[in-house]
Amino acid sequence: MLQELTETRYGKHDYIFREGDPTEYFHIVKEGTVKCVKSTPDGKECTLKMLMPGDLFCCDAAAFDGTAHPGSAQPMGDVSILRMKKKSYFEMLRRNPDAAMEVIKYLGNRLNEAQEKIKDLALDRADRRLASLLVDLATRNGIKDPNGIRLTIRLTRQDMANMVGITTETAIRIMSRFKRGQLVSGTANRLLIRDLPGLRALASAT
Amino acid sequence: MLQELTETRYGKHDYIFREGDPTEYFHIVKEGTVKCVKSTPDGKECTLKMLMPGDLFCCDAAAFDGTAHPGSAQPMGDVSILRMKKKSYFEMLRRNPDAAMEVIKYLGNRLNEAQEKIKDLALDRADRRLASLLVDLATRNGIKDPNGIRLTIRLTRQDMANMVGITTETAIRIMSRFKRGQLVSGTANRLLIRDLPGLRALASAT
DNA sequence: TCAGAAACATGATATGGGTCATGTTTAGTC
DNA sequence: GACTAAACATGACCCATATCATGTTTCTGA
Repeated sequence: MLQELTETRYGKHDYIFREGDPTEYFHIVKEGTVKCVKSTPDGKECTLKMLMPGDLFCCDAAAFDGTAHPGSAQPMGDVSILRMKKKSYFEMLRRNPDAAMEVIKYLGNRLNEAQEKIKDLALDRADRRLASLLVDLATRNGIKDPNGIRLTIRLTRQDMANMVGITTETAIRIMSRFKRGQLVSGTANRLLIRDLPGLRALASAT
Repeated sequence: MLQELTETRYGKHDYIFREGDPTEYFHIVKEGTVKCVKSTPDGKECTLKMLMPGDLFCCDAAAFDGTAHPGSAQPMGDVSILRMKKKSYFEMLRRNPDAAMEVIKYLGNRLNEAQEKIKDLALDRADRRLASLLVDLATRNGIKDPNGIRLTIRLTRQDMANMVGITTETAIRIMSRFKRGQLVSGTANRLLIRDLPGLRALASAT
């Protein structure tokens, strides 16, 4: 079974697959960060999810009927991806109920996350959404640093904008505000969360 | 196995479960329409999904670890719901790989839908989102009528607003515009889609 | 290391949609 | 059939965010 997994490496400017491509493989992130992106014909993009090592992206159910990928997957830097032919994956799941249960749990969690995001987009203001993104990243991919928490992934204001459904300019403006308020500092390569509680408060203010 | 399914009926003003309730059961819609709702402390609501007969709402992965329901489920009218203790459901899936595969597919589709909605909320304008909601409902729950397509579920402007992430007033205004443009007519109890292609065009204009 | 490209920054202006207010119509219900 | 509440309607006003424009700083790669 395991020999049916092949490993592939991708660099920053590659696509792992593009929106519209046929779905032949089932994927797992082995190393690095991958973003799931959807875009409109006129070039606007929205980032659905950052996938970290261990994440599956059978992501899209598309993998399970004949349909095309509903979004594209691109590396945020150098990444290593494991993949398996859809068919083998199917068989593996059918033979292995525990694995199937794991996938069900995983998909359920992903669905939950997505629904939470829907709620935020529908009901929350931009600065709250951004604050809550930063809190999230800090707690999940942050490392302690003398002045706060350093984010381990490189994240430009544009990336943030795409993740919370605002324009790059707005993201920059809000980040400038956060910076003035001593909540954060630095830019993409060295983004520092200086006041996590402060951000958290902002994220969940009534 | 089937004897572990119990049927319950609910009326318009009941809750099947509320946000925060413990997740003891796995549910299926047998008859009627159920809406999945999330809300903010200050009373704003957003409708994640209309569940129709056959839909599962194990909806939330929550059902699978000990967590509480991340949203509430309320009937849109009289409904009949089948439910099963989580534990039995688990066992059933573990014993029945085909059922597990079905659930995986179902969850995958739900995730896809959710992600599509995220994209729309992030990148689309209110009138397009509303138009596309109407197209969707018309094609899925519409019946032919001399002057167009009649929607089978009762849907107020407020319901629509909650479904596409706008306020009731805005929904009313946009619907008035659609009405003036001969795209739709009628209100909640007798909502008529008069020009499906027109709406469709509006929904996917560049 | 130096040039070109990203990324960040900020102002001016426009606008979609929210908010509040008030009124009319429609639909349940006793 | 009348009464009450829900649903629909519309105006006035405001504000958050988009858009466009221009400039500076910081990377990055040949």
